[in-house]
Amino acid sequence: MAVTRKTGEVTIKDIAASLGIAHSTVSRALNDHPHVNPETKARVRRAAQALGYAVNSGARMMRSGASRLVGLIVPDVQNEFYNAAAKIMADYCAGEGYQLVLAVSEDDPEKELQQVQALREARVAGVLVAATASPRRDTIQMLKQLPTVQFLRRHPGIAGHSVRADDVLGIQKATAHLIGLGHRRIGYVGVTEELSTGRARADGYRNAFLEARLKPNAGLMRLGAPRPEFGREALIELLGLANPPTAIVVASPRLMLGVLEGVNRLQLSIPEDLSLVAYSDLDWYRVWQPAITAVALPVADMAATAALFLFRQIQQRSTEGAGSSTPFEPILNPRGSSAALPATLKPVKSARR
Amino acid sequence: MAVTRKTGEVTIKDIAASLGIAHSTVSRALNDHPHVNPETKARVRRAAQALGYAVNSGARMMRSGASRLVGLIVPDVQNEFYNAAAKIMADYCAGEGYQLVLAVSEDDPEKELQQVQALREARVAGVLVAATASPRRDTIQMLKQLPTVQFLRRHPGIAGHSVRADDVLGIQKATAHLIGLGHRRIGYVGVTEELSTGRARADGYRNAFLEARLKPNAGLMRLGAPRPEFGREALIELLGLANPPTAIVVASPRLMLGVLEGVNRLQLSIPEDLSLVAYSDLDWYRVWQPAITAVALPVADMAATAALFLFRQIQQRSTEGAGSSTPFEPILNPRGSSAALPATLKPVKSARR
DNA sequence: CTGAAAGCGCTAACAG
DNA sequence: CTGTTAGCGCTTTCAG
Repeated sequence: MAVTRKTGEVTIKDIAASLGIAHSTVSRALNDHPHVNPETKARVRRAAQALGYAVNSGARMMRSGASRLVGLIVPDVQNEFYNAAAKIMADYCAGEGYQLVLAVSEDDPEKELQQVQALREARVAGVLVAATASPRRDTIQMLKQLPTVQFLRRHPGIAGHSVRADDVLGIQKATAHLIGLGHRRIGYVGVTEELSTGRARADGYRNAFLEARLKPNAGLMRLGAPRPEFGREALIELLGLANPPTAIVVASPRLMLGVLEGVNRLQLSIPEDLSLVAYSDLDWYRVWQPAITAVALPVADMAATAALFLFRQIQQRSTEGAGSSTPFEPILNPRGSSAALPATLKPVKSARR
Repeated sequence: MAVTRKTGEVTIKDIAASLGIAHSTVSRALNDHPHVNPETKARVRRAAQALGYAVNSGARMMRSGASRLVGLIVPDVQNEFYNAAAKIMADYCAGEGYQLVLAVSEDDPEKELQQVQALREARVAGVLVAATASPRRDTIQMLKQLPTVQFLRRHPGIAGHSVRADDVLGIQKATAHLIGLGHRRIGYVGVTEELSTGRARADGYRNAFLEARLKPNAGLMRLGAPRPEFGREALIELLGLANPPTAIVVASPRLMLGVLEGVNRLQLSIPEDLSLVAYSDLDWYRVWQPAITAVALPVADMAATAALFLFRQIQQRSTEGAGSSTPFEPILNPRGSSAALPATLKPVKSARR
């Protein structure tokens, strides 16, 4: 029954024609404009429904400036943190009548630039981004022009609000937990300090030692790309040391996967041979045997907050955020993978905390 | 330096004005139209770059009918299968100059309808969808009007191509593997038969028995929503039977998570007390102890194929696909969680396959 | 309360 | 090879 024009799509003109009224009236009715006869509104709605009408958001956009799209730029959708965040954000957007446009940067600044460019072309209303370590100048420049909220990672060059976890505190908790269990030779496998998260987490590791009046051992730290392979190699390297660590803090889920591969490869038994603490708590950590001690990030809260701030910025049509909010506090969930250091193995003097 | 108009955005007219040429020439130059002086093209490109121009894809869309957007509708981004697929698809889209619009249905037909509606309003060029069990009439109707490729799940009402795994074969392999190891009382924890995948998988389970000239035991099957809670309860129920299974096939990752929770709750030791085979192979199955036997779906191939078919449909401007392609063959990866049934426990006569 | 008309930025005929 | 012109579907004055 639909009146088809060249494009085959139903337009407000079709509705107008079928009702014998002006298309501008249809537009007003559909947008719930106050000065329209309620009865007319109802008739228009019915006709729209019957004809299978859907607004052409492109055309609408041309008038009103921005689309009902929000860009989400993440390094990796497979990372549980990001996909959990994506879920919440998608939900939130749907609630506000927006759609999420997914852009995966793979931590490659070139891809990131292309993605931002594409989002700009799509005239997204705003962007949620966990940026790469060194975004291109142009990337930063473009993001400046858009309502932008950074989450998890924070790049100082990018304006706008940022929502993050207190990574320093989080890793500090993880490390202090191990120190409290008597460990002194504690390894650290984390992501490169080029990333804000990597830097903060490494600081957290060092802080924990300083707070306990101990000296962090830089020789037990391994920093690299957040990929399982690096985690595996780092673990094997650390355990191959003349004086290997008795516990390890693993600062990212992808690294943890590699570390566990290494654990199996070396046939280590956890926590007897080695205590482990993970950063960012995953579903399956609970069912590993022994269950894995982990520091949980409040993903849901963080994602919701990021979305909230973005919509606030969008509504105010401002491109500047209020700076960064109080960082979210990570929570330590002690489980079976971390245990007190057996006295026999204790390698250094036992300074209790 | 950018010439700003009402919207503050640079348009091709600005570029044209700055160069003293017609805006249509700029358009042609930017679109690499053949009949344009190479030198003019270069000048236009330079000017566009200098002014920070980005096409307004909404405006472009109005002329050319569809946007450079592709919708991706999944029930759950947290499911490893879907996020792996999303990654590949996003990649593929970026390669073709498209952006993925993420829509999460949460297996709720209402949400699905809203998402499809939103995608239609955004005039996406096509849709990749893993549909809910009973999509609304309107949902199906709308998808019919769009280039659509279904993946993983297949709903017969939705036209277009479908890319799926051979779920019957996959679960059959999993079950046959256990039968081959001497198990006879084999439990099955799977998703509801309302879903195409659920139906096929349950069939695979039954087929394996029939092929081995054994009788499947419906009393050992538990079907429900793909959520961990259901998996946990199903396991506990099955193990509470007077004559409990000695092995279990778990037909979805989310269910597997719950099953493993149950395993820990009941303090079962795997594979001594119970053999397990999972469906859909996850990274962390390899590092579980013992490593989990799983049937791997070729996600990457499936996702790439789905994207490929969609772009083919988009290019042909057709809304009909070539029907469903040969289903992808799942591969069994035997690992430590499945072992031969100890003779002492063997409950039935040992018919070897 | 409703209609007529303008114009958003772009592409594509049609003329040169 | 380039300019002129029309018009995509919509919102938004400006008149009634």
